Amino acid sequence: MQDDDALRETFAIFNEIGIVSQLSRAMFEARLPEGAGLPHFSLLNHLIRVEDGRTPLALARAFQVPKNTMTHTISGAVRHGWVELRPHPTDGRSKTVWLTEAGRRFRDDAIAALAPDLAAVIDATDAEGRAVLLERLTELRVFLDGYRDRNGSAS
Amino acid sequence: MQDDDALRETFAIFNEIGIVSQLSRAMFEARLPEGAGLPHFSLLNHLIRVEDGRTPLALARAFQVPKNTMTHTISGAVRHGWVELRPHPTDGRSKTVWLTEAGRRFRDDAIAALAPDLAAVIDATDAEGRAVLLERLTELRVFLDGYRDRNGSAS
DNA sequence: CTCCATTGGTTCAATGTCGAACAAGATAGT
DNA sequence: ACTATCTTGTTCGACATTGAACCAATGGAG
Repeated sequence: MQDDDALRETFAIFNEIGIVSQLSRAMFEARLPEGAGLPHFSLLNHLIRVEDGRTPLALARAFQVPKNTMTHTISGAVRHGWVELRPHPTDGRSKTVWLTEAGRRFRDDAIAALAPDLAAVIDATDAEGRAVLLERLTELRVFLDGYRDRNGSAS
Repeated sequence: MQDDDALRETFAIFNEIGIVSQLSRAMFEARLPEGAGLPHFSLLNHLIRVEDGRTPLALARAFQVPKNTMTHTISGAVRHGWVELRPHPTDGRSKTVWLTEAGRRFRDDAIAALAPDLAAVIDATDAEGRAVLLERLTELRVFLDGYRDRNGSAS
């Protein structure tokens, strides 16, 4: 009985997460220029925050996404001129991903375009609520990530 | 400065939500039989929990999804024999969605197949954390839903 | 009754995501 | 050096999701 309630509650959590994921993605993409998706923005943002010159596989791992998905995202970013690929200096199989000037500009513009929506979310929530939400979400993400490896395949 | 931190934190929240959505979806779909996706399960589950005989549009609204997406999900469920469509009694444009016996069986089996994974999540978290997580997520979902209507289109 | 805007649903094209299979370079064991 | 295996990345096919355009039935204005 109590067990059943916990199952229902947990399922409801994943349900809400799915819906929020959908809605927030739509909200962000509505602010990005034509042809730009959230994956592209996330990629550029990561390359600025962390470092240039990563390999596609390292990026795929950072985003918890299969490597073919990263291939697809990068090829789109290349097509738009936001990043460029250069051969890996020591490993002939691999490549490295580098930001272009246009990529930096796109990312800065996108940050500015997204800020009002984020500010609206901040207005509508309280600081402590956000902190605990992020904490619980991270806990859940870490668990699921390990759980997947425990029961299944690698990236 | 503090504003900037809040922006970063909020963005991180949406980031984690996206990843958890991905991971949980993959976890669930790995337990469902070949050809069955999470949308189909959610649909059948909703039809059992709430009521049979809903129209596709009502279902689309319930899932916060455009109506063509619901068309696609329903047609898949029909193809697998889990639901059937009947004409709407009073509105010639509309249809109604009804569970079949196979649909009920599929849903019951899926619940049983998913329970161990949910139980693992329950084991790895504490009850109070789950409650507050669900609460904050719901708050966020409600806000985003209203925010979308305020700035944009209907379903 | 006749128009015509509205509503419910489908179709089409575009994009994102992912598993499986593949090609090519790197690496370890012999 | 040679071969078997592993790693990196791409290609291909499948499905989910969505906006836009479209069709058919409804229902109100005149």
